[in-house]
This record gives sequence, structure tokens and C-alpha cells, in this order.
Amino acid sequence: MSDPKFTIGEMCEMFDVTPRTLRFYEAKELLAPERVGQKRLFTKSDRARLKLILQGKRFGFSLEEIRQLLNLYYLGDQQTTQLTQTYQLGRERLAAMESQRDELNNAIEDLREQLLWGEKVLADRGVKLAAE
Amino acid sequence: MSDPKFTIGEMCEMFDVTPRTLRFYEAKELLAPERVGQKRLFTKSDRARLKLILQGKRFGFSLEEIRQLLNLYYLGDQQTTQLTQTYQLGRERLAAMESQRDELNNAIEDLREQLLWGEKVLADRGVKLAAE
DNA sequence: TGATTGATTGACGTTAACGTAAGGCATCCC
DNA sequence: GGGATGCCTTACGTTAACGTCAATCAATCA
Repeated sequence: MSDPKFTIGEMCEMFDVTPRTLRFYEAKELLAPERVGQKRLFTKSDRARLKLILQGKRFGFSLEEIRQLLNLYYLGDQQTTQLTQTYQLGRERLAAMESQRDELNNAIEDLREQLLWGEKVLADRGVKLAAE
Repeated sequence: MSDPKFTIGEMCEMFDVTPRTLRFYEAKELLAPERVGQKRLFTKSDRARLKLILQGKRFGFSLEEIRQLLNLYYLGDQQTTQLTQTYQLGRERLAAMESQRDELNNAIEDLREQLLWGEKVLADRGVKLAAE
């Protein structure tokens, strides 16, 4: 049993996106589904890429940034020069993501403190919050 | 020495943004600089808010989402009902940020592995990378 | 005092990331 | 065989987040 392939509708349901979105990503060369006649068939590779795309979006990356990073996950038959660039780009993005995580942790800490303040203020006003 | 206040130009240099951006944020009610005649003067509060705004943007939040969260950091004289809503919103955002951080950590791990793969492939091709 | 510098308010332009509507194949079901 | 369904392409519309003029005003500097 080779890996199953999915229609655009099935993909949309799986990942909670619209057909327009998938076609748009294909136009932007983030996806490259197979074709049977006119119809698209999304392979395992497409699913993996889409997952990475949606993940990247949640981190605030643009589609163009994501597109470049995606090559890193398919290092197959790139030329050495290009591969080296892809690798370097990956290192930069890794650094960016790590610093973003650190910044995020700080922001989380700050927000926690603010929430404690909020709880205090509300308690003083006699408001009872749902127990956590 | 009360807290210093800055012109729009000074703010732009400090935070590496354009005047248009600051005026835009004011129009969207994310900032509320004082006025001396026509000119804006950005206070300590504005600087703190701007910092939060830029941070939020890096996390992928929209300006509207950020605007709502900002109220949490200025809990002063809100009505109790509204304060409670602000607080609840803060809790939701906290949860979102925490899960984003977790997701980010996973993505970082994956990316690290891919980079190791890349190093291996490049090494096999005889490419020497700059020592880290 | 006249020119430069830095600020202001419109108002229209731009880019990213899709949404939405129109019109047209192909297949399946009764 | 004629809807219904699901897909396709083409193309214009939309929203967020600013960019980019243009015209104006106020202070400052030579």
C-alpha cells in the first residue's frame, strides 16, 4: 500500500483551509501537488509541507520566508552551492526562532504577572473568578 | 526629573520605525501621545506600549489583537465588567502564547535535526562549514 | 529674512494573503 | 439524460499595515 493521495476537498477538511488557499500556495510554489488530468492530488510530501506552512504562519513568518525554508526539508538533488545557502538560511531561521522563543517566554512571564495583578484588583472589588 | 518625553523623530530612531507607523498606531488607538500644539510628545507609557506592540507583532498577533491586550497593562479605571473581560482575554492570550511556545520548541527541534542532516550531506560532498 | 529642518494632516498607492463570483468540464446517481 | 456534486481556471474584490506624495506650518540658523 503506497501512500494515499488526497483531493483538494479532503485536504481542506484535514487542515481546515479553503481550496483557494491550497491553490494559492501552489501558485506561490509552496506546494506542488500531482495532477490527474486537471485535478490535483496531494501526496504525503504535500501534507508534510502544508503542515510546516501552517506552523510557520503561526510563528509570524511570511509565505515567502516559509517557501525558502521549505527547501531545507527536501535537500534531495540541490546543487552544492544552493544547498549551502539553504543550510545557512536554516541556521539563521533557527537563531531567529530561538530568540523568538526566549522573547516569548519573557512576554509570558510579564503577562502572568499582569494577570496576577488583575486577579488582585478584581478580588478587591469582590469579583469571584472561576477556579482554574 | 520627571520622565522625559520624546518627539516622533526620536521615537522612530529609538524603535526603528517610521513616523507613518507611529501615527498609524495612534489612529488605531494603540498609542495616545500627548500634544503640545500640533506636535506629539511620547511619554514613558507610550514607549512601554510601543515595545509591547512590536513584540506582539513578532509573535504574529494582529494590531487589533494587540490593542485589546494592551488594556491589560493599564488596568486603572476600567469598569468592573470590562475589567473582567480584559482579564479573561488575557488568560486566553496567555494560553495561546504558551502553546505557541511549545509548538515553537518542537519546530526548533525539527529544524535542528534537519540542519544536522544538511551538515552531513554537505560533509559528504566535501564542503567545509565555518566552525560554530 | 530667507532657507533649511522637522513636524503636521489629508489622501491616494501598495503588498500580502487570501475571498468571492463567473463560467466551464467531468462524473455519478436515479 | 439531466441534475447534483466536485473540481477547474480566470479575474476582480478585500483587508491589514503601512508607504508615499503634497501642501502647510513653526522653529531655528546663517
